[in-house]
Amino acid sequence: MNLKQLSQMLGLSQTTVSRALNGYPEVNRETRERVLKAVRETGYRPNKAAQRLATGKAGSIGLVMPTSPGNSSDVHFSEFLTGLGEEALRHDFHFVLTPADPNDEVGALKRLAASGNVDALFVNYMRGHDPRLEMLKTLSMPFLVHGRSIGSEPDYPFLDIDNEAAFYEATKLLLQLGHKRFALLNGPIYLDFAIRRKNGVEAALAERGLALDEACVSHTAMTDEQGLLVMERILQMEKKQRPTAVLCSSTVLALGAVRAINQAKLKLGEDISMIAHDDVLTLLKPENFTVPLTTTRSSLRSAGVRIAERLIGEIKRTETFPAQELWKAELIVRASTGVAPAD
Amino acid sequence: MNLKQLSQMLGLSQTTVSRALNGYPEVNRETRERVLKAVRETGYRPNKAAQRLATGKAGSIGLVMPTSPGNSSDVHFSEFLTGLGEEALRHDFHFVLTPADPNDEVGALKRLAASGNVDALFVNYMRGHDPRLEMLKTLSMPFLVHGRSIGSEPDYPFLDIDNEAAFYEATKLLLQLGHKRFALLNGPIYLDFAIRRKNGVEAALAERGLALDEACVSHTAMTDEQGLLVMERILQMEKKQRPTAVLCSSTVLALGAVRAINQAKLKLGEDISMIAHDDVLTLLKPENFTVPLTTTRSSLRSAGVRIAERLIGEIKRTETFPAQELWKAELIVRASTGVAPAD
DNA sequence: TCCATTCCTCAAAGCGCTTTGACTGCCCTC
DNA sequence: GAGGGCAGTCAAAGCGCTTTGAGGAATGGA
Repeated sequence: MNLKQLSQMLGLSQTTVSRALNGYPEVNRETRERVLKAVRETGYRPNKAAQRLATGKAGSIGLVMPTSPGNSSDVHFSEFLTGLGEEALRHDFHFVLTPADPNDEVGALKRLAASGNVDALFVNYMRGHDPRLEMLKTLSMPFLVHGRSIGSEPDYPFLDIDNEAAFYEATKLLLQLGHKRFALLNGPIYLDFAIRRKNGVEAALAERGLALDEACVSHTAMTDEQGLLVMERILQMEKKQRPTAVLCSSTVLALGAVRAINQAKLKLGEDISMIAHDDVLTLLKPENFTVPLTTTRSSLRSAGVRIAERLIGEIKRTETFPAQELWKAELIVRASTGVAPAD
Repeated sequence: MNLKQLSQMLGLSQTTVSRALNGYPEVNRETRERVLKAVRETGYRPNKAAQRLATGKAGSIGLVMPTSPGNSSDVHFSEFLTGLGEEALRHDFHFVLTPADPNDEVGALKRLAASGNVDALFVNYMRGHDPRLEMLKTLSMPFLVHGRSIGSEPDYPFLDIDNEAAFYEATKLLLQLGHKRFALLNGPIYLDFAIRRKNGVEAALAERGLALDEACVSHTAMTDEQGLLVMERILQMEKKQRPTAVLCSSTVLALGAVRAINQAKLKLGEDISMIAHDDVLTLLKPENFTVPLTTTRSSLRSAGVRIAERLIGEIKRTETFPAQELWKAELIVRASTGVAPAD
């Protein structure tokens, strides 16, 4: 069933039917109702490809889906996607997901934009001086960045959390509790958030004249497996030098790290304190850990909702948003942080 | 840059350029190379919407993305999506994701099909007597089901794992180890796989004249939280009646259940044995549990790859596949299963 | 020399929609 | 009764591509 058939059925022109459907004012109320009724009865749906061709708008947002084999950011990605989806549903938008070779994300993005399949682009997992930014700026298509790219001129629209402040505050709390030796289980060093979180930790330490021991810093994929391995390695250090405070970039890393701590028969919150960043994953709640985890919290899902909201608003040109948003993470104290043990 | 401009630039007709691009034989080799070179230089990409309109093919697969608030199947969903993406990438396909109100999945599917945005549909999280099946059959569009729908005529193309056999085998192993009282931490009862798994357990028990105590069966969302809660409840039973063997429908449930067991100071593999179904989630490996978990294993990601392969093959009409595939899960024995404790 | 054949190229139609600009009644005003 | 304004409708063009059916040039055989 297409417009032509529908309009013939109704004895109207395609123009009138189209206008009736799209809410133009110059259509008689009676006529409009007649059209709407017919649509309901026939189940007619406008062909999106044709609509897209005619209007240049497709009602869709383009995502490049990271697909490195073994890429395990997927819990975080999917949590975020859920948020995006929630909002998109309200506006009858959908997503076009292009899986991309991780070495060719710029290319994938370009192809997606040129395909005419999407109205706006979205990127995340930002790196330092991310090459995608330059490319996005040359495109005349709305885009939004989740995160930021350190080393690039901050002249692009983004939504990010204040990673530096979050880890600064977390470190400061641990310092106040008397901790002097710190470990940081971080995400891959090329990722912007990892760089900023490390900066935050170092800034807080520097205020006390302390420095982060590089031997106690890891940059790995954010899996529980890596968390376990790294923590095991760190726990093998001599007790006098071993960190008493651990910062984790994700509750997933923390999951593994806690297991290592348990296996070493150490007590979380007594022998070792831990603060993890909590993306509010449905799967993994810090309050459900055997020893509930102190966290810096910021919901990835809410970020998804907000990003969809902004992107869709921009496509519809209904609203103007502040181009750049920086969310504060909350520091939530639970049992995994305690006074530093006496040496 | 569009076809018209490109062909003018080259002094050729649109037809010739289009043919050169799409590999038609009647184009002079020289001409074709000239065209290809120009494409490379200008970065020309055919407009997908136009292509779609002209050919009726879009190079995309439609997914309905489950988005119930608090839906926590997302780890599993995302693992699967990764597999789909991996294969789609090889064929330059993409996905159109429509977020759907969980009460209107049929509607969302219908809209997606009618939108002309997709060449094939895919559905999962099948329920008993799933209403989506009837709808899909009326559509003249290839589709593939992940899972099956008990209670519906099995005359549709699907890929499923043999859930019943997997849980039958797992139960049998536990029976051989002397266990007599079983618990089952299952997914939502309306889901097909949950029904079949329960059937599998009951079939094995029935062979020994045993029955599953309904008080020891749970049907919950597959989160670690639920796993914890249910297991805590079960462990409060009087010791004489308390199950010594636990089957979990997911390693995620097992994660919570194990925590409950630890908190109760019970030893996994000694006081209580456990077998979980392992979807091979990147996040959660059963071998990394403090006591490595015995599992029935079947990779969700591989299923994704295979499904994309079949769907794309069908769209391109290059290959015909067996319409229905049933994969066997492997039973992998680790330390979480041991001889039943003496009463 | 002419025609048949092969190889390459082209103009034009069509996919299903939106949108422009024109048209038809009709009512109102002067 | 002529002219203007308005509400409602329409035919046709255009979005960027593929594909059909036809045409032109070169080659070879009769």
